Amino acid sequence: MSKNGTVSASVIKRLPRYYRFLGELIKQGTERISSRELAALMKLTASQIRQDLNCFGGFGQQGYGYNVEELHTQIGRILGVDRKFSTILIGAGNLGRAIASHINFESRGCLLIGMFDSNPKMTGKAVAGSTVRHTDELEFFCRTHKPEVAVLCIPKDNTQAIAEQLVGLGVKAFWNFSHYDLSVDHENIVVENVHLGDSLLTLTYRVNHLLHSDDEQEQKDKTE
Amino acid sequence: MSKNGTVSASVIKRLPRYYRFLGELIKQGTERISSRELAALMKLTASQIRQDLNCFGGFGQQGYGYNVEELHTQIGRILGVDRKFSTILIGAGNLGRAIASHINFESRGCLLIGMFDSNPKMTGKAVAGSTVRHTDELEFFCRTHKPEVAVLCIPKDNTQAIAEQLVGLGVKAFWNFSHYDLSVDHENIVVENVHLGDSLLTLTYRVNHLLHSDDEQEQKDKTE
DNA sequence: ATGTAATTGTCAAAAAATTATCAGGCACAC
DNA sequence: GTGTGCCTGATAATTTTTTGACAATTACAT
Repeated sequence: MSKNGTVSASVIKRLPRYYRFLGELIKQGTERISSRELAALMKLTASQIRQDLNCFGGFGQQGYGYNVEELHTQIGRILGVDRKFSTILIGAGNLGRAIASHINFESRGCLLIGMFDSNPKMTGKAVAGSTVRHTDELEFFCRTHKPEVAVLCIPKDNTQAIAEQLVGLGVKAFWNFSHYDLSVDHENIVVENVHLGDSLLTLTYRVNHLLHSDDEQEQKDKTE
Repeated sequence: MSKNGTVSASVIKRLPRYYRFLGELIKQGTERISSRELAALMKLTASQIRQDLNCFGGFGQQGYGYNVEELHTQIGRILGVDRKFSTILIGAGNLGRAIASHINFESRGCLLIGMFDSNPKMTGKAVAGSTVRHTDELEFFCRTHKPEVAVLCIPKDNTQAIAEQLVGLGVKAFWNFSHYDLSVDHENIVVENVHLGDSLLTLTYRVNHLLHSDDEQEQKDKTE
């Protein structure tokens, strides 16, 4: 369905945002929109939107623009929201539980079918509609349910080992929240490292440099 | 201190990762490292590392490489980890509490001095060393403590209004976790939108397309 | 001391991403 | 139906980012 086998990562990264904005437009009852209007809304250029969408096909119509609902559906298909990848979450600590309850996995093509934690005190607790199992059960569970996606909310020291184990059990993709850059040697394994700390640091950088932005001549000791 | 007033966003985004890897190297007792070695470790090119670092100054030495500890310190200074921006967190739900306890704010130049929630049931609860206050106290608290950074873990409907209020109270930067693209008109306001859902969607996309990767000719109905 | 191997910082080249431009085509008014 | 204005898709131009190349410099062994 794609025009060209390879779509650049930059484009892919923008797709979810398009999808989100289009969803909002539907809620607001907007039927059609031009690339110019959408660009104004999303603070992009119309050119970029048209170019991005044309990586996947011509969804618009000259003199009309894009049908919001159709475009939303198409991007959804491209992203794979209609899929239901079986997903497990490892590490039911603060972060793991928050992710489980805060993220709507289903609307993003994933189905959370199990949560695991090595702490026996967690075992049996109900979180976001499922019950936390002990990691001892992980292997059996995977052999039975064949999850394709794993969310990792575990300390960095265990991450690599657990990931390798899960690859052995057929897991194809990792959404990794541990403070560790996971990289799996095996081919055809997808890894999405989320580094919230890095995100905060870039914020800090920007706040830091905003203050001395235009006048950047050693005006120190004033704020320290 | 910077060689050139403007450093591109691409470079800034990589700085925290350099900082992280250098911190690990220090832990492991590595004293010096060449761009080539660091590149191998981080899966980058040596050229890129040298070019990135040279945006800020020449931290290396020919024939020797970079002193790990010094480089770590320098990048830390550039990022601003020595700063202690007063930070508040709004929304002590699942996600807010997880962020508060999971992220080490101090090591990233921020100091979490208060948490707020509109739900009276949350008020008084202790999270990550501080006590959750009711949002009624927010204004008074801000006038007293002058926080510069706000972490937003609130529903998307309130986000824009709360942000505007906080800007009025002197907040300069937002780390926004609500499912909403916050953008503040005022100049000199920093916004870092974190969209975990978007991150998951790109994972879904990649898993989805990994399966039909090289052979992408309409082999449908097989997996559906 | 001297030579060799290693490594940076810088500049140039290449690649990638973004933006501008425009012909062609469609919607819509009349 | 016809004309006008709008909008897409495609292509070209521009900008940005990444990679490659190399002279200059340093460490280190002998």
